[in-house]
Amino acid sequence: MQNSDAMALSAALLAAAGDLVQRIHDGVTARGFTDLRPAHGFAFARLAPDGATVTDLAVHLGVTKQAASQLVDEIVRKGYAERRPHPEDARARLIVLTGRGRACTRAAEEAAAEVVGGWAELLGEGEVRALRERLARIAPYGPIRPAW
Amino acid sequence: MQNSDAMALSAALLAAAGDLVQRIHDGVTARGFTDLRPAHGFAFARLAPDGATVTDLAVHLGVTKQAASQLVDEIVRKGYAERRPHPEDARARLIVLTGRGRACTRAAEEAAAEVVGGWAELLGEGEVRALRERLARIAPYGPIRPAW
DNA sequence: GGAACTTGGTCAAGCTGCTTGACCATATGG
DNA sequence: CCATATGGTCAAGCAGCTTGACCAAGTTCC
Repeated sequence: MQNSDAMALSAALLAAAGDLVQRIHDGVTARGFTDLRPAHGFAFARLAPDGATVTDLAVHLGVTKQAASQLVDEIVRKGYAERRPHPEDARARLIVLTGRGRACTRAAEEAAAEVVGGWAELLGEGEVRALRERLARIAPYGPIRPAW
Repeated sequence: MQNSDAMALSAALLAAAGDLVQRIHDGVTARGFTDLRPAHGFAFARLAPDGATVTDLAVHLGVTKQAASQLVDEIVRKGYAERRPHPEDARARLIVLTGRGRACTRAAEEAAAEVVGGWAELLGEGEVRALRERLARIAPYGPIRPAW
């Protein structure tokens, strides 16, 4: 394995990831959610199942809780989420998606499915499935939000 | 192809990319280049072959030329590159890596080779090669610098 | 040749998303 | 219950980027 091969693979991986994020973001925008940035999508992914606290979100995103709190301010102000009292801890607040937030999450899933569907046409479904398995084995605990 | 499958593949791809960047950066730091961030690596990749102008670099990184110029200021100040008069255009300056800059580039290549070598142990060399080919087909013109 | 326009680069000012630091309210454990 | 830990916010500052203005050198066209 030459160093140049490693660099070629690295470049291909980063190009694919960058392209994916860009296309999903474009798809979300095209579906009418024009006031969001890709970073919000990473937050929605954590909030979607059952909501989360600001601190949970901060850990998930790899930022301080102050930064996470600001991001929550923004998506609350834009109507994608709301702060509720936490059912088990009076200090905490549970951040949950609104209907609009869930609709946006579905839009992101549709956009992702479109992109991946395009890959399936290029490579075939089996190859795409194999790609997913191999990537999952490479970085099972990789950061959700990239570090650069 | 379910939407959830597309999301799983997307998450795996982003996790792998984030993990890769983090590990390369750690490897570069461990080799003694402690005053750089991952973004600098993307610039070095463009400068390494024959140098580049500030405008070239800006296009490559997807930022304004003012931002690229600031980044060049920084790597020049830290001794990784220097500005030379452009041999064919008196308006332009050719930014070229210094010896230290080339040494850092080699360190990044070594670090990348280490990470990819780890993948080869997990998946086998053939699988890694297949991964590279498929990723290259997915996003042959993907952005060098991701958009989020 | 020279006027009009384009292109490479920098200077300056401003914004945004993040950080650190301080602080309050509630939980938790001796 | 008192001491400490934890969830959250407010405030100030910083780093990296943007827009806008400008100059020097190249290019086009008469």
